[in-house]
Amino acid sequence: MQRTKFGEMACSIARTLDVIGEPWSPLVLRDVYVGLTRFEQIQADLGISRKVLTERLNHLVDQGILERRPYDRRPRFEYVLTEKGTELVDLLMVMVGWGDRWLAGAAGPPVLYRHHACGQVSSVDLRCAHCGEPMHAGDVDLLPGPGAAI
Amino acid sequence: MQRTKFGEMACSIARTLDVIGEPWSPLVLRDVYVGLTRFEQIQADLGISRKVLTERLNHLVDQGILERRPYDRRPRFEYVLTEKGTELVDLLMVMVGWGDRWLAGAAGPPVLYRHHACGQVSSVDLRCAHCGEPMHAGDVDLLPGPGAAI
DNA sequence: AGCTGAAGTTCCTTCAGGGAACCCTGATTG
DNA sequence: CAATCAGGGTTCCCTGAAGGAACTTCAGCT
Repeated sequence: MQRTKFGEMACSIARTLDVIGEPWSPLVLRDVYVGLTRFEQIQADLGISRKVLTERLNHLVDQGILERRPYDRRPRFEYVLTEKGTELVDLLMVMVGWGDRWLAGAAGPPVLYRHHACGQVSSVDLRCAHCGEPMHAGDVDLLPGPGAAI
Repeated sequence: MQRTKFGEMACSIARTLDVIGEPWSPLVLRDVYVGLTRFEQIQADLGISRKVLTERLNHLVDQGILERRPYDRRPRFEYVLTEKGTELVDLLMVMVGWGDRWLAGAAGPPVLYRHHACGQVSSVDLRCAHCGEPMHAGDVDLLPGPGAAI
């Protein structure tokens, strides 16, 4: 956990970082998304310290990103994405898109995404929710919103 | 910097985290994006330790996200986004979208985005780069890519 | 009764973040 | 021309988080 708490800033980036900004959290989320839903699976896959994994899972559950549910009569639990958490996976898809483009190098991307709707291997593109045209960093003006700091 | 180096994993999420996963880095990027391009401006805006800000700026420059350029005959520098860095701002826009939806609360979003193309206050939506239909976490299958680990 | 495996918990060490003070360089001012 | 100023760091110490290994707990199995 970062020392400075980002969650209190009037900034949706800072608030989002308060939820998944800690080291390992996005990778834990990815593991759950791809079907590694149990403590031992995630720990083995990532090589993360068990102590830190416990902290991250608890935090993600507290934030409503994951749900901890028993899967056995023994005390065994799996973690599943909530709706809030599933929507956060969008963020991972954009990270993948950028990483594939700028960091994958000659070997190419490690994972491909096949889109159900068209059946093609593709990647995400950012579009305006209103008009459907591309919407990137240079395509917008910033305005103060209702929740802006005074 | 996290102890475990993510950059060597065969995962674009981990590699991207190696670039902007450290505490404060996304907020530094946001500041540069909104026009706070100088050391003192960023430090005052975020309240970040000067030591850590120095480390983050150097790292972002090393990674090709920011360019450090003099703006005076005195030793004064400003940081500007490279193309690589500008595309990373897409990630911030998606973070804002999620944070606005799930964390803004009754006060509403602190910042609004007006899209140049349509003039409307809007938000980003993830679409398939191939067919243009919505593309979210549940809309894709994952396949091993050429750069997959063996 | 003893063993096993999942899911943590505890403990110790090391290193990164916070914060304040200090330094360096080239203007600008008296 | 010396003193001051401001931006952009650097240095120092302290605290607290990450790594890692060992230990614990609980239910089922043999």
